[in-house]
Amino acid sequence: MTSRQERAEETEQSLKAAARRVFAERGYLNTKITDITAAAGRSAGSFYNHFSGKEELLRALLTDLSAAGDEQAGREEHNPDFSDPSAVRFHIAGFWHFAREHAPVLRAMGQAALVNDDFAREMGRFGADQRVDIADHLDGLLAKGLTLPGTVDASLAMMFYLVQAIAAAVEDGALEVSDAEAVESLTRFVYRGLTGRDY
Amino acid sequence: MTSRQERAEETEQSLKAAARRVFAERGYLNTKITDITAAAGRSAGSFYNHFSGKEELLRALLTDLSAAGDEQAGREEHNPDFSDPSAVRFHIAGFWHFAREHAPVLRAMGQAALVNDDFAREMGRFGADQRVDIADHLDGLLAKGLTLPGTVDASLAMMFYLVQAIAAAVEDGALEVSDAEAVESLTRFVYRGLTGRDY
DNA sequence: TGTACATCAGTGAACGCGCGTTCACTGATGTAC
DNA sequence: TGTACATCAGTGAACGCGCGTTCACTGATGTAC
Repeated sequence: MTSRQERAEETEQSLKAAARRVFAERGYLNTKITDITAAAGRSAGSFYNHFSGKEELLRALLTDLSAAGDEQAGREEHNPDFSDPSAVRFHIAGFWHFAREHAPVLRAMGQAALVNDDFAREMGRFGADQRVDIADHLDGLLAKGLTLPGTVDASLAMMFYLVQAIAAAVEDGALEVSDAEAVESLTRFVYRGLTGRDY
Repeated sequence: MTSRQERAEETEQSLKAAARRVFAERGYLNTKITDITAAAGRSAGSFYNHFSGKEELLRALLTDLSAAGDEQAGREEHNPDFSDPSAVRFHIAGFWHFAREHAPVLRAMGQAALVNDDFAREMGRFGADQRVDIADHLDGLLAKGLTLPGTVDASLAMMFYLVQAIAAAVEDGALEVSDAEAVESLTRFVYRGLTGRDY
């Protein structure tokens, strides 16, 4: 004997989980509402008891994602001194595993952004937010007299877009490397690139 | 008095030019056949005298692109010694200007790849082809006793995906840098990243 | 505790919108004689 | 060179498919008394 509320909640979670699976398989844009409801074992009509459409469902997934991201970011004290390679590695590993773990939703957001300006803006903000948190780490390098490869903005962008692009390439099979190898290679590349030093 | 052939050819070129413009404005996926025909000043039906659909039109644009790419690649002898920063700069600048110049078609291909496996494969091959041409330049660094940040494959991938991602970011306004500044920053970052040296 | 009614989550067939695609038609170019 | 017919590029209204969305219905949970 389940209450109505429980039943509804269960269906909503089923739909979200099914959406993540189906988005991962065939991509957000190729997914029909009925693909999601079928994967969740519900009827087409039921969907609209929970979401006004595919976009609102994606927004719900993004809210979950932000929560996970905030949790990860505030998890522990980390070393902000990028002249130490292990500090660079720590940040890259964190970002890497986040990207890999949440690849389906991140990919879906990217696809939605192509078709919908709101999502494009939201994605832009998402990336910018991540970068501001790290900007002071690069200021620290300047303070130590090291020369960045470009402005702080450009250097940050290179670091983030690089990791993101490699994660995406691995995710869709265009590049074959283990997670550990990817983190090591990226760390060395980025550390050298940002500092001009080697280790 | 224009011949039929001339008339048809002119219409076909108009459609392709219009497609490039409209793809750049609102993206491949958001573009309707009638958007293209309207921009070209032709009727909807006329489109099908020339292309079986939007995908075939894109294929035609890609053929033009490949021609341009081959032309650029074989244009002149270049310095393959990546221990020389100017050789790295030369390659990055070439790739950068190609990406910027053909951004509409490249972006369209990327969008089509999300929705169509054939395009995804074609894009994968396109990237792989570009990379093999440079692979021996990295072998050259190894031969000089320098250590790459990862395997040749991974190092190549980092270099290419980085430039591509930054070009895309600049293209859609997420990052503001001049072309010259972008090439300089990328060159320094990549040179350092690949060689472990600075200049 | 029992009965009668209200409410709600879920169902799935049907509806209708948007857009790709077709097709009968037009007017101009090409061909045959 | 002229005439009659054939062919073709282009037109745009109409058609129809695919899919999102609705809605009358069902059966189960909640509420009132």
